[in-house]
Formats: sequence, structure tokens, C-alpha cells
Amino acid sequence: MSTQQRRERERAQRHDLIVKTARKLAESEGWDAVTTRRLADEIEYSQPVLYSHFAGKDAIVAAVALEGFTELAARLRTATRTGEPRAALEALARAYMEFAEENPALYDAMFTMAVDLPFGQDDTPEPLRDGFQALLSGVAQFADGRDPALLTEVVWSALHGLIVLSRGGRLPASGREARLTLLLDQLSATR
Amino acid sequence: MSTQQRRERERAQRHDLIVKTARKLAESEGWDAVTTRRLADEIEYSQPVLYSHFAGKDAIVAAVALEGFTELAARLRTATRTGEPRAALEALARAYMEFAEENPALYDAMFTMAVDLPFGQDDTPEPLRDGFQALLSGVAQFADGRDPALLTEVVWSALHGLIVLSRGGRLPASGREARLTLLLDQLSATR
DNA sequence: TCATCTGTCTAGCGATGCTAGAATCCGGAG
DNA sequence: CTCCGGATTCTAGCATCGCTAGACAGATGA
Repeated sequence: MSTQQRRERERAQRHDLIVKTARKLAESEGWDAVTTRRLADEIEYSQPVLYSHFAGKDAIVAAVALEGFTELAARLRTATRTGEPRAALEALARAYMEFAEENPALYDAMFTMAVDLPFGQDDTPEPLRDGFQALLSGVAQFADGRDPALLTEVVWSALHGLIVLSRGGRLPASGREARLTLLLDQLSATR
Repeated sequence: MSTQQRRERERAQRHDLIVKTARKLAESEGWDAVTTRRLADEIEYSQPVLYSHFAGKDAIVAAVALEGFTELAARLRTATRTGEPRAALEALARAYMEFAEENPALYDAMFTMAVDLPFGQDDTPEPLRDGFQALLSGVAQFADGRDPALLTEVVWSALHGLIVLSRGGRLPASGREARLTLLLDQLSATR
């Protein structure tokens, strides 16, 4: 009986090893460097082992993304512990953007790659729900009559747009702070 | 002498044929279907011909993207011919979003793929400049004290965020219109 | 001790982007 | 009309990708 448990434990450890290695590799050399051969090499197993844990490469990326949602949610929650509404919004936005900047590859996995994660559906994984909830509870503080969910989606979209356009060089790195301030001003204007 | 000219003309035609075929193929079956073999097959030439016109597949995507910028710029310009500021902004935003919806593959080439297009630099191609200018001249109408360039970047980011998150299923298709209205309300609020 | 069975690896498949070298075509000189 | 030379196009192949079948090995329980 106990050997069974040990095996399951080892499997779980290796599962984690794969995810963490993929993430580290992606963060240090980009997702292009995360090939199944390279990944297998890095964890010191052969390729087929990866496929005994995940359906394919996409599933590995999805697992990394899931880890990201958990971390992002936690980060957003600690950021929204501020009193004044506008300050809370700013803290929320800053936390979000910092997360994206500090973990570019992770952010990509969460929001640009990994299309097979079910987002607004019944079978949406907990971390995804939690991430949106964290945003929502922060935004709701200054919704002030406006639909909180809708406002959250707009805030999220705008932040995401800033991030992804900046990253691709579409927006100059210089105006970063000014853009964020302008955006926050507009969003917190309740007519 | 004239054969030389004819050859150049034919080369130019084939260049266009490649770009248009790549675009059509991407729009109908997605960029994944646009392989060099498939593309060569479609234009009824062999693979190496592609490489006598473009440095590689990325360059072909970039050429498609460039075509997109020209079209987008034209579309935005006709949309901003409205009197009232708020109506102009709405027309502008709608034109942008419609363009993205009608040409999803093209939009992807312009803003998510093709990283090798120089955006805000000295050697930025004319169509890209023109596209941003079209947005800028539309947004400037209701800037009302706010920095027009900065405001344009924010508007653009927000629209792009809405589009890309909607497309990936991150945002429910239902609230589309409500989100756009809310966003426009916030952006046109001059405190 | 040995058969079984789970787990792992080696080797290979089809498809990708890209390229070297062979083959072909075409224009112009004799 | 013929034939040469240079440009053009194609055939064939390389390295790499994600993924998998079948051989192999090592641990488990009788």
C-alpha cells in the first residue's frame, strides 16, 4: 500500500518539476526555447515522460499559466487593502502591471498563448475564477453606480492592452507612467 | 531592355500574389495553415521562389501586416468625418473594432505576430505612421486639454485589449456593446 | 527465484522553415 | 535557325519540431 502512495508522491513531484522547469526556461530564454526535447533534457528524463504527465506541450503551458493565475490573484488581493477608492484602483493597476513586467513569459502563457483554458464557463478552474474575483473586488470599491463586472472587464482590457502593446514595441517605453495615470484618471471619473 | 522591365513587372506581380494568397489563406484557415509548402502550392510555384521574394516566413507575415495598416488607416480616416466630438470618438472606435472583427487574421499579423516591424522609430514604414496618425487626428478632436498623443495611445490600448481578450474567449461575447459604451463614456469624460 | 507488470528509453514518423545544387528556360549573338 | 550563357526555377535534402510505438529494464509480489 505504501509503495503506491510513494509513487503517487513522486509523480506529483515530477509533475511540479516539469511545470517549474518549463516556467523557468520560458522566463529565461523565451517560450521558443521550451521544446519538448530541451525540457526533457532539463528535468533529466526522456521526452515520453512528459507525455505521461501531460497531454501535450499545450497542456504544459496551460499548467504554467494556471500557476500564474494563482500568484496573480494573491498579489491583487494584497494590493487592494487600501482605503481610499482611487488609491485602491491605482494600487490594483500597479500590482497587475508589475506582475506582467516581472513575469513576461508567464503573462504570455496566461493571456496570449494557452487557448485551451476555459475562461468564463462552468468548468473554469478555480485559480482563473479567483483571479477575476480579485480584480472585481478591487474595482467594485469605486464602481459608484456603474456595473462592477463590466467596469472590471474594461479596466482589465485597458491594462492588458497597455501591457501587450508596450511589450511588442508598439508603444514607446517612455510614456509608460503618463499613460497609466491618464487611464486611471479617466476610469475613476464618475460623471 | 524591355525584357528587363517585363521581368521586374512580373516579379512585382508575383510578390503581390504571394502576399494576397498568404492573407487569404490565413483569413480562411488561420495562420497555422500558412506553411511555406502550402503557400508555394497555392501560388503554383515551388518553395524556394518564396525565398527569392522574402527573407523568410516572418517577412511574408510582415508584408501582409503592412497591407493591413494601409487599409486600417484609410478606414479610420473616413470614420472621423463626424462633427460632434463624442460621436467622432465612437465612430472611430467602432471602425477600429469592426476592422479587427472582419479581418481577424490580418489583425493578428499586425498586432500580435510580426514582431520585426519597427514601430515608433525613425525607419517606421509609412503605413504604420499613417495608421497612428489617423487615430491621432480622430482622438485629438476631443482631447480637450489632455495630451492628444498620450490619449491616443490609451484609447488604442483599451480597444486593443477589448479585442484581443474577447477573441481569446477571455471576455464573454455578450457584454461587447456594453463594454464599448462604458469605455467610451469614461474616455470622453473631461473632469 | 521467478513471472509479471509498471515505468522508462530508444528510435522513428510526419511536418515544419529553410537551402544547396541540379535542371531548365529564355534572350541574344553568330 | 542554332547554340551559348546567364538568370530562374525545381528537386531533394537538412535540422528541428511535437508526438508515439515498441523494445527494454527494474521493481513487486507470489
